[in-house]
Amino acid sequence: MTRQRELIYRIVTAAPEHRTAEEIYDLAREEIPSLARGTVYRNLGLLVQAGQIRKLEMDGAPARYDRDPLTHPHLICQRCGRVEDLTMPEALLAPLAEDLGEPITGYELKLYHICPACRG
Amino acid sequence: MTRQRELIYRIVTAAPEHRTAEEIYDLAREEIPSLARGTVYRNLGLLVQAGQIRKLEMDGAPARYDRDPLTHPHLICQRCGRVEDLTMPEALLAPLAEDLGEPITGYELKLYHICPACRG
DNA sequence: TAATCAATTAGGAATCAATCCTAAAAGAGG
DNA sequence: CCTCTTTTAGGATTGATTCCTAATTGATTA
Repeated sequence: MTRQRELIYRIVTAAPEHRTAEEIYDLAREEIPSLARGTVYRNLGLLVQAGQIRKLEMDGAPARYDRDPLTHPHLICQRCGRVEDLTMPEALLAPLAEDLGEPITGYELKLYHICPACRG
Repeated sequence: MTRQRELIYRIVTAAPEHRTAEEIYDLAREEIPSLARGTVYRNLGLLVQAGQIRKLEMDGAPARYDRDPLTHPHLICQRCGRVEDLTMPEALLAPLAEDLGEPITGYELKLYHICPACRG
């Protein structure tokens, strides 16, 4: 485990923020100024593959990273892009999956709103 | 309404397929060979804005376009990317939105599976 | 039908997040 | 400290999408 990967992991998991790779890159360079962008992307990918964090694709905006690797819905501000985690009663989704008669390998539920800060 | 936009609209709405801009571009050029890629993107954007079709962002793959502009969940094959429309009992989602005490402006639910064709 | 003005097009350049490449540097294990 | 493997920095590249511009088309009114 290199210094770089540890730092990147720490930044993603330290706060509930769902940061973009660029934001993580900026924060990480405060500690390792020589850090390369490619290193951030590669390590984020590895951490996702290892199931330690989660990648959230963002509809026409850079992806964000979630410290919680478990599947759960997100509440997303349409204006500023801020993401909040939601806890989903699994029971809610189960009936839908059953109706399909198809094995579901995963899901992604995004709810959109305008966050209090953006409502002004 | 130009020939180009009409053609693009026709291609998206004629079939239940959820095609990418590139696929639409290829199909459209069978009828208007001089059609430019930029024209496809611009018109798709305008049709989305007009609420006539819907854009589906695809997690690390080119976006796809849905002839049904109304919000509904999608069933997506993880291997080949094929998309199927689902009909969502609105009742299922309502309780979630209520719990938030926040006005929800929209949602996006994607269910993932391996489609029969890819299962082989 | 012609004149006019706005909207749209083709074509290509530019953007931007993300990936890939390579030689150099750092971890891990003995 | 030696060797071998992994990882890094830095920059080039990719690929979907957007943007730019001059030329064309469409719609409207005369």
